[in-house]
Amino acid sequence: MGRQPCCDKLGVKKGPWTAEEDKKLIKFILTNGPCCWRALPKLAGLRRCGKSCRLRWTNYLRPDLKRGLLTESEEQLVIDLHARLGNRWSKIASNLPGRTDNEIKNHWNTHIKKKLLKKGIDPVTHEPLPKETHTSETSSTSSSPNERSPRFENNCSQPFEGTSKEDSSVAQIEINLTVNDKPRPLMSQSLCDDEKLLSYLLGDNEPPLLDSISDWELPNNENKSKNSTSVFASWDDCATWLMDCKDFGVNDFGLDFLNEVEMSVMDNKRV
DNA sequence: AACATTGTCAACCGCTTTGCA
DNA sequence: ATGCAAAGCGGTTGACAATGT
Repeated sequence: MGRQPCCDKLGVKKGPWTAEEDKKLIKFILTNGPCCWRALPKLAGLRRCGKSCRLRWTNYLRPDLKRGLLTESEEQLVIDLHARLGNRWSKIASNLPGRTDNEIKNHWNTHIKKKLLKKGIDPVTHEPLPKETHTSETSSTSSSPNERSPRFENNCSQPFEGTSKEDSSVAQIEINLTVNDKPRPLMSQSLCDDEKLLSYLLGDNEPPLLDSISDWELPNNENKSKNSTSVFASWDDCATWLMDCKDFGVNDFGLDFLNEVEMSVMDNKRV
């Protein structure tokens, strides 16, 4: 028996997305919102698996995505969050607005891992590597999640969500941030100063940073009122614009501009 | 210039989690 | 409480680009 495949494999296209497919997906999601992934391909006229559509949207087409390499500060934040959360990329990504779990995972595997190894830090445990293993990646990078150090057994492999709130405290976090009884130098002090983030990590709150664009409710801004008429003549124009946008990165325009467009689009849709 | 090697990242696969009847 | 479907997640793969020889 086994579980049903997520989609009808017959006739389902795989591999890189074409511009035409992107356009269809963008158009559908702008009209209907990101929902019902399983039904979406049929409704949007795509010969793709719903999963594939969701991935394409969340990792590439979403208008709030930043493009390009992670900045120095983002990298530090990733390292710090990874030390606490382990390979929970989606959790890490939720604290970096405009970045996806896939992107962070890729960046970790291709850049950060190597940087840490160069510095003699085990990218899995975030502890100093034994001297003889500094030059060899195999000891640490090949380790599976099950081969984590005791530190991870105690901290990161036990999800924060599973920890009772009574047990969770800032003090506990601070203990976790020590190495060999010495406070580990915080890679991003600002992170620990951020009570909202700490609270979130402890499971008390919603993510403190940018809301998911899926809600399509970004903060108001002054510019928004400037132009309440539709920006695009048609959905095709809108989809084309979004596809152009992804090449630059929406942040090149500033999120304010995005809000204006999105609100206009949504307003237009309601009429 | 041609080939080999290495790096990057989009996309896929399969397992887990979540939500609902 | 249980079973199923859908969504989410993390590991892995493979195509392409960049770099080295």
